[in-house]
Amino acid sequence: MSAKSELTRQRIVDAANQLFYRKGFHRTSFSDVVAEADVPRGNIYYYFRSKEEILKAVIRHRLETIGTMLAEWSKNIDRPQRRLERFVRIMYDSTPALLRSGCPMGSLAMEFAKDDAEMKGESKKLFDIFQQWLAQQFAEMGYREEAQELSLQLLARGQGLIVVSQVYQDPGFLERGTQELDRWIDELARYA
Amino acid sequence: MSAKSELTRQRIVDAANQLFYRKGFHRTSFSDVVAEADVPRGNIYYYFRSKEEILKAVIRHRLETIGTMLAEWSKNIDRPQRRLERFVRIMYDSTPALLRSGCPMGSLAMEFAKDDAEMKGESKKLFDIFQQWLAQQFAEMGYREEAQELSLQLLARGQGLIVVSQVYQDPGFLERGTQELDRWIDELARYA
DNA sequence: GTCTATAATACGATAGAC
DNA sequence: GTCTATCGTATTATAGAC
Repeated sequence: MSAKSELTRQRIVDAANQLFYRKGFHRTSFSDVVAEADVPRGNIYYYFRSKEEILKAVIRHRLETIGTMLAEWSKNIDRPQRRLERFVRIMYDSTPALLRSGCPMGSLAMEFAKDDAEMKGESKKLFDIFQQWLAQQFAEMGYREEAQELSLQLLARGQGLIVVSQVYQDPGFLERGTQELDRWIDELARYA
Repeated sequence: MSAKSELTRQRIVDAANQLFYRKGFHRTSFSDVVAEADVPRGNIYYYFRSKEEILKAVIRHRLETIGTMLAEWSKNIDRPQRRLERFVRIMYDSTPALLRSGCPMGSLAMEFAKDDAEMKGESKKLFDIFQQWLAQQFAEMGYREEAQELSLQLLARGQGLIVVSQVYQDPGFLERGTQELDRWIDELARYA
């Protein structure tokens, strides 16, 4: 595989990544992807065998990005409470994108949750990587047995905030919700 | 419009209602609908001008059903706290459907939230009817100014529970989540 | 009014020239 | 390896027979 080849492949993945988020997987056509990536029409099949293969590459790409981000947080933020608050803050910081296109992993999961078994498993990986990292933080905080449950609760609260904020196009609700999550984390840290 | 005509129309709406929930709007084709409703192929266009018109009819139908249900709850359940708990219980009672196909209004809203402005407004109506009814209960409980916010919070918590329960196919998480919501409502009732 | 046959289009995917 | 031309299919939608 040549260097140019690798670059083109990356351009396709980047374009698909954006489009799948903004428009959803099913509403994004090959024409959309090749136009955005500036790649000739049928050329995509040299790099990917099918649309689903592109999605798998997009998910791998997102997992790498998220993994790097979480590792960086683990390394540079010393207390688990602050790490959890960092997670909450990324929701607040992403307000415009969340109001426009929803949660990148939540909306993808919803799109495949209905019936597609294989892709349901793929999109679940995005939840898993956050779930495990969050559980790790709660465990370090002292909640050894409850860590998994608390992690799922935090994810659920975040998902709910994003959905309602998006439906009502209300950035204030998202802001107040994340503040409430910080208070919840603070209480958990206090009584650990 | 004849009586038979009206019946056929209703069969189409019922079939589409189920399919849009189970498979999603975009993944449901006319072929699916006419097969389920047992109506001849192109005949649908006598009743509806487009697929979107069918969706609007489906939403109207759901709004009527929900409206009737909420009115019944308002009439037969005397305390606002019990009414809110009734709302929470319908989530728990719907566990199998929610794990399979997600929230009927949440998943529909997500499907259109990405770009379709008109349909986004339509699906928002499903949130509105619950939101207003829930706010009414919180207001009767004594939370006059906070009623709207509490109503949105309850909706958000419910949406989050459903998304995470579905992704992890975990009925236990949904059950514990609804129990926690009951406790939350109970506290609010106590300190009202 | 009811239904069949079919148009028109957009899509994912392929074949084969260079 | 890269790209163009095109296929087959599924979809929404219509035209027109009865």
